[in-house]
Amino acid sequence: MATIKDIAEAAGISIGTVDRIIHNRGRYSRATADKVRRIMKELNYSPNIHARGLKKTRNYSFAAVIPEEYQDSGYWKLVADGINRASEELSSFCKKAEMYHFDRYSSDSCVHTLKSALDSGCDGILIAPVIPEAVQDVLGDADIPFLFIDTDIPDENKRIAYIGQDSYQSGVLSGKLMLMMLKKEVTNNGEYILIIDPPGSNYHLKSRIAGFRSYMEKNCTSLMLKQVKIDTDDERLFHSEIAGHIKETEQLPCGIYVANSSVYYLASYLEKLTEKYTGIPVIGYDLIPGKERFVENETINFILTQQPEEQARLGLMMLYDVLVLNRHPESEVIMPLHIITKENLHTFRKEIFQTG
Amino acid sequence: MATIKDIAEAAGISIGTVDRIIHNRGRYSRATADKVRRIMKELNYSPNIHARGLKKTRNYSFAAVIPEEYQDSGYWKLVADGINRASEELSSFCKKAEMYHFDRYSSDSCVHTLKSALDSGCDGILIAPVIPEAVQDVLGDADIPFLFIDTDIPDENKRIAYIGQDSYQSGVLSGKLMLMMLKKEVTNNGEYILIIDPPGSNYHLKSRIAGFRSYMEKNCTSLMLKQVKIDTDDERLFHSEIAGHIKETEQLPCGIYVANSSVYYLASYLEKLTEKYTGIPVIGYDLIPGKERFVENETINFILTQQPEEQARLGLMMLYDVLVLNRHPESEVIMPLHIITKENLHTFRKEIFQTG
DNA sequence: CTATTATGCGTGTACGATAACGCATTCTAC
DNA sequence: GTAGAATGCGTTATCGTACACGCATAATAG
Repeated sequence: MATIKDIAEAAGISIGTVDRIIHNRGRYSRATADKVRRIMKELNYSPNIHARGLKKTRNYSFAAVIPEEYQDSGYWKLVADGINRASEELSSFCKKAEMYHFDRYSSDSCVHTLKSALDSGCDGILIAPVIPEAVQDVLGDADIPFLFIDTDIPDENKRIAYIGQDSYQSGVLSGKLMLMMLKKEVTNNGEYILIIDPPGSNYHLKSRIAGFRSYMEKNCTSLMLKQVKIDTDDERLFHSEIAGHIKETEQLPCGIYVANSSVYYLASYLEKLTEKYTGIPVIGYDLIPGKERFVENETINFILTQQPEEQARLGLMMLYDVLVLNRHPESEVIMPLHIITKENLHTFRKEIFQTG
Repeated sequence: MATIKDIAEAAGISIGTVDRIIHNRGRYSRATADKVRRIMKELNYSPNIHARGLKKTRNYSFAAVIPEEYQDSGYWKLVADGINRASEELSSFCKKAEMYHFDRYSSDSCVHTLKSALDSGCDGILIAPVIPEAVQDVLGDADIPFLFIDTDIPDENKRIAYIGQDSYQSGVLSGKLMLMMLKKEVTNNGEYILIIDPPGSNYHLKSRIAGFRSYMEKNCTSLMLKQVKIDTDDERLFHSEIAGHIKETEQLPCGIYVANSSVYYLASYLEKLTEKYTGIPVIGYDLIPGKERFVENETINFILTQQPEEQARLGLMMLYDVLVLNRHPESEVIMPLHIITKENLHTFRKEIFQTG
C-alpha cells in the first residue's frame, strides 16, 4: 500500500505538502496539487485507517435526537438500543454519543430538544425528523453535519445521509403474505380483513397501510377491508379498545394487519381469548426483545422488520465515517425488509439482539 | 482510555517491561508481573487497536479452501465473492487471503489442495469441509488456526469457529411457504409437489429436503411428494432432464421445490414454456447476481438464503480477529435465514451485492 | 575475588497520518 | 529599494504499541 511518504517521494516534495493538499488545508500551489492528485490515483493511495485513528486530535462527540422510547408502541426503544450499541463500539475510539429524547407529538418539545443537542457542542447529529417542520426550523442555522434516520426530509439538501425503510413496500408485502394465508377461496359473504391503524399517525404508518390496501385492492377485490383506528399506546387500554372491534357476537375478521409493533398488544389480547379466536392470520412489525413467544406460538404469523436498531447504529457509524475518517458514504440507505416467522425466528435472534 | 504508558507510570516501571509482561515475552520478575496485571485490571486497560494495527510487524496471510466455483450450481461462486470482498477489506491492513479450489467430489483433490494451502505458509485457514474425513486427515497435524464455513465437523475441537446455516429449518420454512401458496384446498386426485434434488449430494441438500418433507408430511398428508434427482450441473442438460419430468401430456406439479440455486435453471426452463405452465409456485435458494429477473417476474416465488457471501466474509474477518487482534469470537455462528420475494427483493440488492 | 552468565528492565525507533510551526522565497506597496 | 505581507513548502513532534538492543545488577562458577 502506498503511503503519503511514497507520494511525497514520487512528487519530489515533502509529506507535509502532500497532507495539506489531501486535506485542502494550508497553502500549496495549483501545479503541485495537480501532480500530487495524479500520483495518488496512480499509486491507488488510500489512507491507513490505523495511523489516522491513532492520531486522535479531538474527542468527537455525537448527539442522537429521537422520540421518547415508549412512544410508537416501544419502537423507539429499539432505535435507542441501536444507538447505545453504536456508542459502545465507538467508545473504543474515544468517541461519545449522547441521546436526547423528545415528545413526538409536540413540536415544541422537538424544537427544544434539538436546540439543546446543538448547544451541547457536539460534532454531528443523528435525528429522527418525525416532525419535519420543527426540525427544519432549527436546522436552518446549524453548522454541524446531521443525518436523518427513520423519516427523510428529501428537500433538506444539507443532510449528509438518510437511513430508512420502504414502508409502502412492506405494506404491499404484508398484503401478499396475508392473501397467501387465507387458504380458502374468499367468498363475499361478509368476510373481512381488519387493518389496525395504531396510535400515533406518522408517515410510515400511513404508507404501510396504503401499501397493504393497494395490494389487497389489486389482488382480492372480493374481500372487505375494515380499518380501525386505535388511539392508545397503553397495553390494557389497547385491549379494551380492540375488544370493541373483535366481538364474539359478530363475525370475526379472517385476517388482521397491524401497521406497527403494537401487534404485540393485539397478540396478548388474542392469546387470552377462547379457542374460537385462534388461528386468525396476524401480520405486524418489529422484533421486540422478550416477545418472541407470540411468533413462536403463531399468535403472530409474520413479523416484518427493517431493523430499527441497525438503522440507528449505521447512522452513528456514518457520522463517524464522515467526521473522523473523512469518508463520503451513500446519501440514502434503505434497509433490507426482513420477513420473520416461526420457522426462521431463531436464526435472527443473535443478529438482532446482539451484534447486528 | 488507559495506555501502557499509564500502566508503566502507575507501576513505577517502563513501558518496555509492561509490554513484555503483556506478551509473555522476554524477561521480567514475578512480582512486577503481578503488580502490572493488577493495575491493568484496575485501569481497565485494553490495547488501542489502531496503534496495534499501525505497527505491521508481519504480513499475515490467510488461505481459503473451498470447492470449485461452478460446483453446486454456482453456489461456491457466491462464497468466493465473499472471500474476495473480505480480502479487499483486509488489504488495507496489509493482510492477504489466497483462495484454493478443489473438486468437491474428489477426496484426493480436497486433501491435495488443503495440503498446498497449509504448505503455503499462511497463518490461518478457512475451510469448507464438505468432505469431512479428507479434511480431518490433513488437519490432524496442522498447527495453524482454522475455521469452518458451510459444513461443520463438530467433533473437531481444534477449530476456532464454525459459520453456517440451518438447512433443515430452511426446508421446513420452504414447506410452510409452499403450502401457503397452494390456495385451494388440496384434493387427492393426483396432485403432487415436485421436489428437485439437485446435482451433487451434500449434507445441506439432504437436510433441506428432509426439512421440507417433514413439514409437508405433518401439515398436508393429502398431497403427494414426487422427488426427482437431477444429475447435471449444466443448464442445458438440466433443461432436458427436467423436460422428462414436467410433461405437457401428464399432470403438472402444483408446486416445485428446488433444494439449491439450480432453481434458476428450472426458472429459465419454465419461462420458455407455454402459458399453461405459468403460475406454478416455485421455491429455491440463493440470490445469484444477474438472475433477479426470475424473482421479479415471479417465475420463482420465494428465494431462501443464508448469505453465503457473508458467511465467507465473516469467516475471514474472524481469522483476522483471532490472529491479528487476539480476540476470541463466538465459536458457532448461524446466519439469519432470509426470505426473499418479489416485494422485498430490491431492498436486499445493495446489501447482498455490494456491502454485505 | 574475578570471570561469566542470568535476570530485570530502560531506551530507542518504527509504523503512517496529522498538524503546528517556521523558514525561505516571491510579491506588493510606499 | 526596502519593509512587510503573502505564498509555498519542509521539519518535527505526536498518537500507542511492538520489539530489538543493550545496560546494569545479581547470581553463579572457577
